Amino acid sequence: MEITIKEIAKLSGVGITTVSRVLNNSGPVSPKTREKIMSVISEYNYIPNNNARNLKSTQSNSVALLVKSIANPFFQKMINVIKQKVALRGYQLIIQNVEDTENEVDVAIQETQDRNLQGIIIMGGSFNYSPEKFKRLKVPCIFMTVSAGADVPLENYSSVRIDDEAEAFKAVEYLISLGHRRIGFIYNAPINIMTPNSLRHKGYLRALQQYNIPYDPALIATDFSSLSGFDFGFKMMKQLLLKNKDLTAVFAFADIVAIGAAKAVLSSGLRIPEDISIIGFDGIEEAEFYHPSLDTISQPAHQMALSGVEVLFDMMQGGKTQHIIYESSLLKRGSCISLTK
Amino acid sequence: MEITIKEIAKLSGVGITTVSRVLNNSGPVSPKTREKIMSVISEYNYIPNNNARNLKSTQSNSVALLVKSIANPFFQKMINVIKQKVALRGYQLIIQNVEDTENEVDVAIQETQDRNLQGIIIMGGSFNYSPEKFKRLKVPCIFMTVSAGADVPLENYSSVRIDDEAEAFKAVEYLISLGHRRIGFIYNAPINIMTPNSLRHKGYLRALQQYNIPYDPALIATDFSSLSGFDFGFKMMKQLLLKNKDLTAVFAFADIVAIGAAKAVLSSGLRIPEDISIIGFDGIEEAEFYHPSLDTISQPAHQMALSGVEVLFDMMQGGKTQHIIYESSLLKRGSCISLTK
DNA sequence: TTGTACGCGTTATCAA
DNA sequence: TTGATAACGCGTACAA
Repeated sequence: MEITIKEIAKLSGVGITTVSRVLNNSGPVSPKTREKIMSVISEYNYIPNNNARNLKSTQSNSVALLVKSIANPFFQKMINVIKQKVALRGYQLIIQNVEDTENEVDVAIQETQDRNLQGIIIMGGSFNYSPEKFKRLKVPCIFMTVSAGADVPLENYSSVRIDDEAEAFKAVEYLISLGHRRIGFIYNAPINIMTPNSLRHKGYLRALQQYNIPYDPALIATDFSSLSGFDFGFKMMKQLLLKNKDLTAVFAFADIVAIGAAKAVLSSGLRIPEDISIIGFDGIEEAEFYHPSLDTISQPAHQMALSGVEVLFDMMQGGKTQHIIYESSLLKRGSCISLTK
Repeated sequence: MEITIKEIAKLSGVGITTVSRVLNNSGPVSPKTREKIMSVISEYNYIPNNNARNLKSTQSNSVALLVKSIANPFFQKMINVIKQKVALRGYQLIIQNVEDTENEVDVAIQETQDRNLQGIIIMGGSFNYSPEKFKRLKVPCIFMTVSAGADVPLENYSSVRIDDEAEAFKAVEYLISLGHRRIGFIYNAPINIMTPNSLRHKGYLRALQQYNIPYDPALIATDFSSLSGFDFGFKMMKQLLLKNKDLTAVFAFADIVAIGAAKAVLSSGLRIPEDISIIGFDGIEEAEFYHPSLDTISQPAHQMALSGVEVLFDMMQGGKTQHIIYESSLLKRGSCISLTK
């Protein structure tokens, strides 16, 4: 067992309270005693026990960021900004990955209790959460990239995201405007759960419909797993190329996947964009530094992160919940070509 | 304040002890009482308070993985394996990012106290830790990708890594064997601290020396920040190209950086490998899916992760510390060309 | 300016 | 099979 505050007190020849005051800068302590105590603390390498601290439920200045799949490069962009901004406000940010099998809100509730959190940011996930659970979450909570779904009242949380359906529509519309008609779509989404990815699927379908392009299942590549890496994009693209000799363009639901797809195209000896046009989604660096740089629907990650922090702290000071939807920008970098000129 | 075990006990008409037994499956409880208690627990959404639990320092089956820069794709490869293997052994894995400004061992000590950890894996960082701190770390600890440095006795910790110096040597030797003489090197490392990156630098220098190639500072691109992204590789490569008209090959200290460098080459209208050969380090997917796929020194991430977990659990069962150094493999994917044929 | 004593929610010991 | 009760380490009224 480690050394405790009690022993530090004894060794310093003072009471527990005084040591506690020194540790927390609460209450007055004479410079001499403070110095004495500090020296004993560092001599014995005393470290306060956080469990005992939290048990007394003193308000700790911490905010948690719960991320579903923290490895996602797009999330990383936002995380970096959030980190800075939260620190600037004098709060500690606890970043924690949430496993696929875990429920974000459950984790939030547990962590709130354990660490006396003042606020929670949830990044990623799907659009369906149970309203009952929200009732048990006693601190302000903001969702990034998704909403909590139709069942949860908007007054119970905030959200910052984009309109995935509309943005996907925009991507496909762009390809159509370039004269493409045989447009492949690579995506992946769990069945029956609304996620950003399933919305992007809808956007693809609506664009086809609106421009009277017949829907062809052979143009859709998916496998109902939850893969979304380079590998996945590569395999799906190989499939599409095999099945559709007349394919001229592909929309991938994420940049990572678009890169895998691009590799499949290039390694087949085809060219981008001369033979196949490719557009991705998210706006991560990987796509920019690919060669050729890939067109994409770029989410305003920086702006979204800023707003997220702002709204959360506003809520923490008693402000109302907000639901912000940003617009993405279509970045044309040359991986899509016009068929009509 | 949330509902407590005391209230659950009262509501169930039993004592606290009995509730505790149900929660932890410790000690005997009649099926009827158990059922009753369970129903009360779920009705009131009772969640045990971890702080109070840990305060009693019951052995919790958890192991922590502390990562310096968790976004690193190479680390992600290992993390995924570690996650699985630790779970397989019935332990909970707590993954936590360590900020640049934090000391891994400090975090380890604090977390051990807070969460009753049984073991610690530290990933990334540098080669210099203070021996005194290790004395205060009371649980088995293993370093991955680095050692704790010369000052810490080998009996105090384990490590799994590669010989960065020798592997970097191998990369440069390969380029030399292909006939290259004007070989650029892109890297970044804090001054005066031994890190895997600074060792790679040494490997580069030794290879030149051994093959009697004059050292030319103009061939080194670095900026003494701690950048290591696409951007960094891009900028450094631009510099190299500008300063060295006769450059034929480049060794980048990380694949990410190699990709940035590749982009600089390709976007300058030069070809890989015809005009410039490029080789990276790490063996991440990003380099494989780049076009052209980039040659690299590939670390056996999977194997390293497996060994890491194995050694840690061995230590936890009283086994001795181990220091394993793996060999990397040189992956030739076509981004380096021979000048001699 | 300093110290004493209580309680936070839980587990472990021991007696019933 | 159960239940009191003493810790665990700390913060904080309250008293000095």
